Amino acid sequence: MRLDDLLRGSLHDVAQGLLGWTILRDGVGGRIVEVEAYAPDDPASHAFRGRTRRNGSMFAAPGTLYVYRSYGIHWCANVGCEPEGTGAAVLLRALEPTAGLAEMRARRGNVRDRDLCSGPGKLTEALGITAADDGVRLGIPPYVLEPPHVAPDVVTTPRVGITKATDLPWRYLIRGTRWASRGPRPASP
DNA sequence: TGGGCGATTCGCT
DNA sequence: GCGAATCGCCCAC
Repeated sequence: MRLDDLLRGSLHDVAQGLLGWTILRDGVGGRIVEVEAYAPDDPASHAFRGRTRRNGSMFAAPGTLYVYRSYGIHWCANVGCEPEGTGAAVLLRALEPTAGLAEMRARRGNVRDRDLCSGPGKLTEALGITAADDGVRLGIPPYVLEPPHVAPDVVTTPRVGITKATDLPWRYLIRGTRWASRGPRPASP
């Protein structure tokens, strides 16, 4: 599967389809194990109230990175999806670190390896993603995405940390992963 | 034009 | 388990 083909799919297909892919920024990164989908008509989405200065890159071409400041402290990274111009996006929530571990440890400070990328704010810090990456296109340097050899089993749960549309089961994880963020864990196999 | 709040994380209890 | 840190957006005044 090529990245462009994956990104051509609908929001939830892209969200689930991103699981197992390896995302690298300047060679540092890992396997995507947890994501959440945010739809255009979704009250929990930043795109719900239309385009603003902050969320402009949500409305760009599929595969565009939308990076925003969370709680004034952390950066969170989303992948823009089809249909282009609607604000549909997938939030990257956790990675299994596979490349550039030393770099990630240096950026993340004194944390256990399983906490290097186990959260949306953690993985951006580990990969060095900041506002400067907002609007950047995935799949071209410094961002490389590698597909999984085998599509992973997917577990679905409600999304984490939001106050609106909390019932929608739009969080997707690789079944059995130990690299997910806090919050509801996937059911045991 | 300003107060409240959020797709979070970490340290201390 | 709870609360602080901290900034831009949103909506009400």
